Amino acid sequence: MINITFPDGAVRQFEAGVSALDIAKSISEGLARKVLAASVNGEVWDATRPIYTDTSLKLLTWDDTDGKSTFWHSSAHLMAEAVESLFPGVKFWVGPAIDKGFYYDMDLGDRKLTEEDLAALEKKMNELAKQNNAYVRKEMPKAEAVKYFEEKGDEYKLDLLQNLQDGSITFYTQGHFTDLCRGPHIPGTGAIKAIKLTSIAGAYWKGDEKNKQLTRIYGVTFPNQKELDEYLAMLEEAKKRDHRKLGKELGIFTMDDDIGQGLPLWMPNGTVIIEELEKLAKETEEEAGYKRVVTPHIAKENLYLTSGHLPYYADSMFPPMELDNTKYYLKAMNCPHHHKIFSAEPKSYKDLPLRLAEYGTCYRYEQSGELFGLMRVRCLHMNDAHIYCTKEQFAQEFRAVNDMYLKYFKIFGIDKYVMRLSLHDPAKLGQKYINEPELWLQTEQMVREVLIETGTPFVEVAGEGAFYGPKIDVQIWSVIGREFTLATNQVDFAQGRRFNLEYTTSDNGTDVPLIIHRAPLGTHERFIGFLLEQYAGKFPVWLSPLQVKILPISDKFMGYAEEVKQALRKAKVRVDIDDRNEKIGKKIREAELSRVPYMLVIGEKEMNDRALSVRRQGKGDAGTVSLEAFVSQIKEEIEERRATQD
RNA sequence: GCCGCUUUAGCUCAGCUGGUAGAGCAACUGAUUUGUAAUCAGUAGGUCGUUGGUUCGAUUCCGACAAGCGGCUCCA
Repeated sequence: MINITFPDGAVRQFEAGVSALDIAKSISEGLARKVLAASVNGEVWDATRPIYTDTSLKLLTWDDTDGKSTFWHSSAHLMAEAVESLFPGVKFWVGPAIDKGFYYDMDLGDRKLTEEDLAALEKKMNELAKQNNAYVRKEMPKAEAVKYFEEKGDEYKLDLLQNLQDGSITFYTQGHFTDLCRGPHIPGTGAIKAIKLTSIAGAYWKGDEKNKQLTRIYGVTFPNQKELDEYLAMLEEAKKRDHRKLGKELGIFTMDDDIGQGLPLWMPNGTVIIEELEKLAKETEEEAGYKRVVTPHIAKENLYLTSGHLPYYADSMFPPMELDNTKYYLKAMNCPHHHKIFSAEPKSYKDLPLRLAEYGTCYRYEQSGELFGLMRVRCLHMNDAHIYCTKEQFAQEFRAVNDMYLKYFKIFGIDKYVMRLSLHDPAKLGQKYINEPELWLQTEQMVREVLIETGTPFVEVAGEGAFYGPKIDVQIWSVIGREFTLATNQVDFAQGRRFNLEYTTSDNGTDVPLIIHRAPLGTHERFIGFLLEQYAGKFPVWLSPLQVKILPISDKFMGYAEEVKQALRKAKVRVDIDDRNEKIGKKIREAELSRVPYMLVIGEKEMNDRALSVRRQGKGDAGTVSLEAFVSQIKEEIEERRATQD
């Protein structure tokens, strides 16, 4: 007999060789039907795998993350079985569960998959699922496994085997499909009740673009149809919040073939948002002791040779223009320009820290396939600044930058974020990273210490640093689940020396400043793209392109409406009148759809009382107030940059 | 850049197997003077992404290119 300890601390005895599924059955049939896998001493196992020793056990169901991913991994195998039955000769690479669903990479030879193939595969998967075939685990010596795949001529699985230890080779079979797999899997295919194959994509073998491109099929499955329907409905909802769709609907930005790929045109409404953001940044930076500068959009080749950017990033810069035997590049970053401002005048330690800020326009030749709405563009406006400081000042400056990030996050209601400390990869020193092994370690440690000291939550990622130093990327998630780097904060120990930046120390020596590159609001493009999705186009009043729309009941009240407009305009409120000859219902509908935060309905009563009937976007009629009260109230809301619509 | 898909009026979308296109909304004109999410009527609007080819004839079939979308790779 063995002792099984349950999550609630209860201990029960079972025969050695009992499986988690047997245990579930001993509790209730209903539970047994729901069990997908089991956590056995913290390791996820097949629910059907026999247990021979005392263990702590947690039964995993659809409600557990590990239960879900086991379910999806098994779904990937089910899909592979369907693919193999429809397209014999296919060779498989790997098929993991992902955040939402699963995929499987495969080599289909010359065959191209179409949407119809996906439908056929779904059908086949449903058939196979109904057979409720068990997922059967089998251990095998490595030599035998190698032989099996050699006979099959499967170079992909042989490649996988190379990295596996003998004795750890396991296979799983369900129905007519057998796959090299470490598992675990759900008990049987019958649990998979709702299947949706979502897309076909190319994916480089081992993620390396020099390798062959395999076919990847993405899918998602659920234990019942209802959850699939809900998931699909959620995707539809997310589409409505997509910044590309909202950006068009709300007149924020547009793209045009004649301008070029990845080069957004900011329309009047978008420009209002840009200017409000810049105003915020300028105020914030001024308070924090930054000085503003302005630099040209182009510079000579030599500047980027000095900075060290060219050898690393020439491919991502627009090709140079040649004039008078000199090459000029469009700037892809502002730092070298700022360094030149630093060195234009001699500096002493008394000048430090020097903080130079600019909303700099940069151009990056991103590969065409990478472009994505406003999130990835070729012309961008960076909330950039460079802080030149001594080593002693570093921690404090770095902390101040951190605080600025947090201040902004609060204003915009960003509560889900992760600071990602990106380090260098020692193997790539001299290629991807400046060859200064000592300085790398030293600087990384400095940054790490500040993060720990300030209690900032962070994760470390190797091999993601900038070429001149470690960086902190702020990862955020838009409400529709898209993850990206919003802002970046980098330490640079290399460029100071490359540009011969110096300052006179208090003992009349010279030293090279450390440089902090920071961009808490990222770029206008990405930030506004994010905000569009975050707010679903319903911007807080201070950011809203149009803040108030006056809706007269009929043109009899135009005189008073005009008076209201002038009063608001005088208070610096962005206001407009819907003077069309339309019924009030239609004016309200269209104002609501345009996401204007305040609608003021004006008719006979309001005119006589010098009042306004206020309607809040998305919230309906908010009652009647006097003109004076409304003006002072909205003015306050704007000045405070109030985050939420109350 | 690579793989796959898509491209018809300002927007959203119809258009069977080739015979040069249609709806709703928007726009414009007129009537209506309206009380909290669409008043009615009329008018105008498209070299069917661009460009080659097949054909008596191409929005429709084939190719190239461009842009967009979903991924991969990349992201200072």
